[in-house]
Amino acid sequence: MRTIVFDNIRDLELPHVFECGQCFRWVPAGDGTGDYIGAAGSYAARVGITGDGGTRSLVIEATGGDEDFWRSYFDLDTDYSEIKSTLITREPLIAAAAEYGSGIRILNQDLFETIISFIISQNNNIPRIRKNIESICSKYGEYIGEAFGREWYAFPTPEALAAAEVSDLMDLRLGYRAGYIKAAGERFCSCERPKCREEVLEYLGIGPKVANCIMLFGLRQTDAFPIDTWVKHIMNDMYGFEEKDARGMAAFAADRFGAYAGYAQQYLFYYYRDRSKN
DNA sequence: CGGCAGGCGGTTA
DNA sequence: TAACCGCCTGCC
Repeated sequence: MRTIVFDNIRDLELPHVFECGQCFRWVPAGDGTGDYIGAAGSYAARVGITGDGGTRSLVIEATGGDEDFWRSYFDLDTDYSEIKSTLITREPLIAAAAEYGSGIRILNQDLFETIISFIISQNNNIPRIRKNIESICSKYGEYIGEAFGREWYAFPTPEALAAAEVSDLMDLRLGYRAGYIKAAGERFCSCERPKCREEVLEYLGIGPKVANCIMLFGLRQTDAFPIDTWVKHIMNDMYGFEEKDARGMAAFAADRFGAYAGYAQQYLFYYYRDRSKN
């Protein structure tokens, strides 16, 4: 176990980061501290924010991963103030959303973990996605150890999922995605890592929406603009697009948000979905 | 019970 | 190439 501290933290709020829909393995520590516990790849961690306004620090207690790993994971070298001000200048209607989710950061997640997680996410809901991912981790992931009051498993390797039996995956309640998951493990083992959207789309069970999530969360292509049912509602609500007009929405995002479209999507998604909960 | 949840693959016209 | 349908599952 190690403790890593990053000082002078700005534009980072843990609930925004972990509940904007980009990741599925982090949950509130549940002890009133505001900390979160979770896993990234092969490491489990507890993370918290200390200090106030001017001197906030990100404190990470982790089973592994060096300072560079966690700096990259939390995207600490990116200037989100600049991103938000640029987006608001180019599209004033996004200001409320960028303010509401002002502490969102796009995590630098492992590519294979992102592929599997977003294959699971299709036609699915978040509680079940989380449950499915924990299931495959505890069955196919390497045991990490006990920490923060529970046991942890690494995200499964491509080899482990390639070797899985589809019937066993079905037993984990993965439904029709079971075959996609095994096939993705096989493909990731036997081919070069996918580098572009076209190559990501070659995976069975990955269509336009999931591919854009993988581009954004797994390959750091910040111009990717995933259009899910929520974004369709948002784009209809804000700009009057027909909900089936995903092409029009994508063109609008590319034109208006450009290289920052992925950030815009996260602000909008978090703002609308969170508000609709009440 | 039908509808839906951060879609996709396959078929049809 | 657009429109439609079925799909594992769990929850409402």
